[in-house]
Amino acid sequence: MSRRPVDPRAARSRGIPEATVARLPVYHRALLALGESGVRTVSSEELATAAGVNSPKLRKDLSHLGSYGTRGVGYDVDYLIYQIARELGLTQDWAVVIVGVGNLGRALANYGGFAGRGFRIVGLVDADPARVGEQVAGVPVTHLGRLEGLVQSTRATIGVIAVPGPAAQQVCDRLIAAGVTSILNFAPVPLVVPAGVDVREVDLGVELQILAFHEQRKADAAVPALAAGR
Amino acid sequence: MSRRPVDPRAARSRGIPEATVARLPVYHRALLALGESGVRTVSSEELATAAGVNSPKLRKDLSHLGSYGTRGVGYDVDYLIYQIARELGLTQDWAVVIVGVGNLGRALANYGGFAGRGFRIVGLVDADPARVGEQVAGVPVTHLGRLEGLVQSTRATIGVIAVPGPAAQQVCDRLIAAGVTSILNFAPVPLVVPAGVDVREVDLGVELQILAFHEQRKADAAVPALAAGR
DNA sequence: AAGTGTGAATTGATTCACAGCC
DNA sequence: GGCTGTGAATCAATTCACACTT
Repeated sequence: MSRRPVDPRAARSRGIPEATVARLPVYHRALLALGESGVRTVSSEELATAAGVNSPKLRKDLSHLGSYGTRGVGYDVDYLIYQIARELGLTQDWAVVIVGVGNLGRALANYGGFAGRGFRIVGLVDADPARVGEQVAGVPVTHLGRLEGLVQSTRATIGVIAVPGPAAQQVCDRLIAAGVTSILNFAPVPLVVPAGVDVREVDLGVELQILAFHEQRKADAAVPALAAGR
Repeated sequence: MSRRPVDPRAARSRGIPEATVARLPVYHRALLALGESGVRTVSSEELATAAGVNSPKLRKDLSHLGSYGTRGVGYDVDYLIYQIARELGLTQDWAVVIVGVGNLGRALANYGGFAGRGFRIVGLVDADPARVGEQVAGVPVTHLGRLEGLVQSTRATIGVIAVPGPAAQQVCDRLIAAGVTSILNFAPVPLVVPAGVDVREVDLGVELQILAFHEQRKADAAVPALAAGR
């Protein structure tokens, strides 16, 4: 994973720290909102506040893309939106297949942020024959048996897994075999994938458990005597 | 944020790094699965594989909880499940209110991992009067106007926000005013909260954009000549 | 005067490698 | 002999503070 040889030509984009990449989408969205309210220029302080980070971090992050600000003035909103979008690959069109048309799959299909931000849902897939033919957010549901054909004919490279845990690895394997190279996984199992395939796990249960940990610490702090006694 | 005075009695739990806390739920789930398949003892190597991490990291993580393994043998599955659950606060019962009963809210309400893992959904809230009275996963939908009363009467401390972006901050403020101290936010806006309140943002759009970034890098690597020319 | 861009310092996380125990 | 637990070393991310530009 870390032994990938670094192509010197790609040095700039290669050099963007992962933590920065994860924040660029947040900056992008904050800038879009600012732009819509008519703001033409922002300081790092203002943008940082809108994005929920501190300003040195924001400046350091943006410095990895290049020098797109003006000293004494700030950043041109539209120009920065474009530069971030280009860096993230949002200026091109990504074909996305969603597997699993339960409540979560429907929520994803209807999520406003996808269409119009470079992501096009080209297929919905479900194992239940009763759902096949149905349309969700204007996209017809295809049967799981036709998964490979759908991925290949649409040239989809991003797959979203919203199926029950036990089915997830198998769906993952089939998506990859058909040509998908990036996967967003909502099933509560860690997927095993070959090198070169990226996976991001989004796990609702994990998030709640992290909150519970902090919640417990607050409770302990509030009643130290009781906590010590337990 | 870092100037919180450290209570020496709480030193052990205080000392658990945030990155470790975020992985404990994953270990917990992997252990539950192993236990269900009849495994009584695991080595750090086996558990690490099941959880999708490497074994030194797993051992370091577990070492923050205490010495719960046996050298030369491994970890007792049931014992470790209990210790992690206790550390995460899963041995007690957390009352959760979900605000927003769209597809995402329904998906969350039906998510199997909540009930039976220490989380109890005590209320569903929606702004649409047509949804009020309806039951989702056995829980009745309450009108947004009764949010405060619901939180107070159920003593809920965890709130899940699954409403459209523009409504999120207001819902957040009301949850906190009513007594919620931990928030899981699915709306695509960074929430502003007072000190002492924990927020975790889960952002579907952000996750896809991170994948797009890596996808673009792969595409660049595959056709270096073209990429250089663009 | 205002505000970016960035080396240097710091803090945090991961990996290494091996001492210690069963 | 096998495997945990952990200091030491490495690597990554964050914060600081200020030189530099408009």
